[in-house]
Amino acid sequence: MGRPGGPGRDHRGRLYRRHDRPLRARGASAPYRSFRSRIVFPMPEDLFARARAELLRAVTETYPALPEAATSRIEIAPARAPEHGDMASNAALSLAGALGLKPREIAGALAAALARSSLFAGAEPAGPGFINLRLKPDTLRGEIAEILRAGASYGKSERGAGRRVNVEYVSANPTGPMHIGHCRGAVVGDALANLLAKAGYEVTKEYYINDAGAQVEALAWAAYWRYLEALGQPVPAEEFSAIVPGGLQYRGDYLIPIGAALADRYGKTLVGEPPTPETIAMIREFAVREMMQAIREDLALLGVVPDVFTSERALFEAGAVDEAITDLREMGLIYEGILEPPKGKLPEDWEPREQTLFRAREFGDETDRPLRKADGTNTYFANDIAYHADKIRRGAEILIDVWGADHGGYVRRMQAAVGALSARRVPLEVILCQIVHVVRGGKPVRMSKRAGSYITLRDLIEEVGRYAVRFTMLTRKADAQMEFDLDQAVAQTRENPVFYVQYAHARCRSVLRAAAEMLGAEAVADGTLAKTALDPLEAGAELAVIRRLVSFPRTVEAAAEAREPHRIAFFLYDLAGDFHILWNRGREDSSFRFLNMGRPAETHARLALVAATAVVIRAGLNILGVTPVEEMR
RNA sequence: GCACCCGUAGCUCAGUUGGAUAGAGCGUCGGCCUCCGAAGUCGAAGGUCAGAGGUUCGAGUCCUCUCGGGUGCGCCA
Repeated sequence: MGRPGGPGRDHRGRLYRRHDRPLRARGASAPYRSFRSRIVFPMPEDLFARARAELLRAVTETYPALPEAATSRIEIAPARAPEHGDMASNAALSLAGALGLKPREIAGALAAALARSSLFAGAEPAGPGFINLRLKPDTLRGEIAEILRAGASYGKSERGAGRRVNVEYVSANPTGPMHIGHCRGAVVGDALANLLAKAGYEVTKEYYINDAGAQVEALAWAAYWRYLEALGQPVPAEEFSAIVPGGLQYRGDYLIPIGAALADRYGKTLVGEPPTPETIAMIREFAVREMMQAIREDLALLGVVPDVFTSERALFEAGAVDEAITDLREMGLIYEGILEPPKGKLPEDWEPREQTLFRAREFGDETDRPLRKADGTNTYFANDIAYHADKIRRGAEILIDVWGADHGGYVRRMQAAVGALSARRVPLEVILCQIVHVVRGGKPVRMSKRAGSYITLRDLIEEVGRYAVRFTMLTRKADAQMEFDLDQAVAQTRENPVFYVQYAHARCRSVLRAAAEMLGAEAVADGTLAKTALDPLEAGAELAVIRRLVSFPRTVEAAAEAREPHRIAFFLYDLAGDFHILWNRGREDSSFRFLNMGRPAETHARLALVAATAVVIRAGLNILGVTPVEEMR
């Protein structure tokens, strides 16, 4: 426990470190002021982008009069089946309408035009009008050198063009330890932020501290209750509950140390019957600081380190809520009125009431939304409007919020508010994370050692490890419910994707270690292998790995655009599978082994492939926030 | 009652954002270790993509409706 701090300031000087800056200066946008933000690094173009450019050249040569819009739907993608070559394009199918020709005919003409290509060894019309493309072997193999030269930056894209994205995630209430429900959002948000950064966006990772509502008052009372207990004057929970506005809530053991710390520091000076509002306010600040510290530590265990923490209370006290509402009022979007009652069965105590309302309907919501409660204080929505206004003011061009699925009903109104605040210029995208059911041996797990009713994040990490938690949480789409199987997360078999991917990386490193023993470290360095001749690589299993490797950059771009980090996890699982197949080929037939001292040229080429595989696995795991292992033992 | 999310093999889930013959793992059955890590790998069986319409060259994917599961629905956050 730290030293006592003044109001609004963390006792370690970190909690509210940055919230005030954006409020003060309009153009400062501190979190975004990065010298790198608009610099475009020269980067070798992705193989698929080069292939598409080549294809478009053939299209414009063959059909010079085509309007630009007609070519925009032309795509080039990895072939689905080996007999389709390396890549396939829908060019002829998508141009058929504009040209008024049969797809097969167009495909034939384009295939003929591509015969002179420097990239392709073959182009054939197929099926209803696809063009199947076979790369020159050197084109494909040459990418291994690109991967080895690029190293960790392989797959980096300029798709985001430095656009400023604010990703807000976790934002767990500072009223208790992080539990399993927060975990998925934390992992998904963090991986998404990494993914967007990889795709060329300028990303801020943000945490919103809900330290202003009734729940932190309840926290203060609960801490006071534990304080009395620590003083040796315990009050039975039911008895104490009677004097607490709204009743005693947070009864978990985690507040015991906070009560003890208060007793330690203040002796009996805080005791009152009842305690004064000032005392409760002071305890509230103390408890929130401690809870946030605990949350930061839990997040750190998970490897999550937000760039910015913004305090709801600090925003409110700085007048941001009034300011935002005034802005909306000036736009004519605020009025006093009475809402239609909800359809169907009414809440028992429903009665018509005049309220301060925001015209959310003008921005796509189904009804207008209240900003003030009956007692005149702000609704949570009003505070959230101010918070999102703050993010916009700080320079965010895209807002992404990662929420739990129970907030699904809140999406429309928040999008409406952001639309209003930004004159429809800033999109708010909301990723809803569905619930996670933890199971062990096929049976649901509920109890926690610490919190009484939840599985805490700490419990989960202690049981299966940070990396298994992160990777496993990313093996499902965020918007689908998932089961988290504790047995599977630690299993050392293929059914555990984390293990399977790590094992592939460890095997790569194992081969490279063995090679270093025989050939010297210099010979197996990435830089050396990048220069080696690659033409001995021609086996199907080898080419399959290379095809997978070269699809990494486009996978990164597609995943980033779809805001779906789980695609990276699946990519890695597939890549690991391709590599394990190749490995096993060497077990069945020793001529496929990576190391064969009698054939140095072959060995060097294969080592380059192994090294490139390790590079891409590392780059992918890096996005997911998982550290690759050198060996499994 | 309304809104949002989901429905794919016995189970848990992918499906490259509308492309060709819908794929993995687990489970079941049967193969592969003198050799870089068998913690791996190969094969078999398993499907009316909940159902019905629609959009178009083409639908698991988009639209409408129905059924089923989940989450919400002024004065909680």
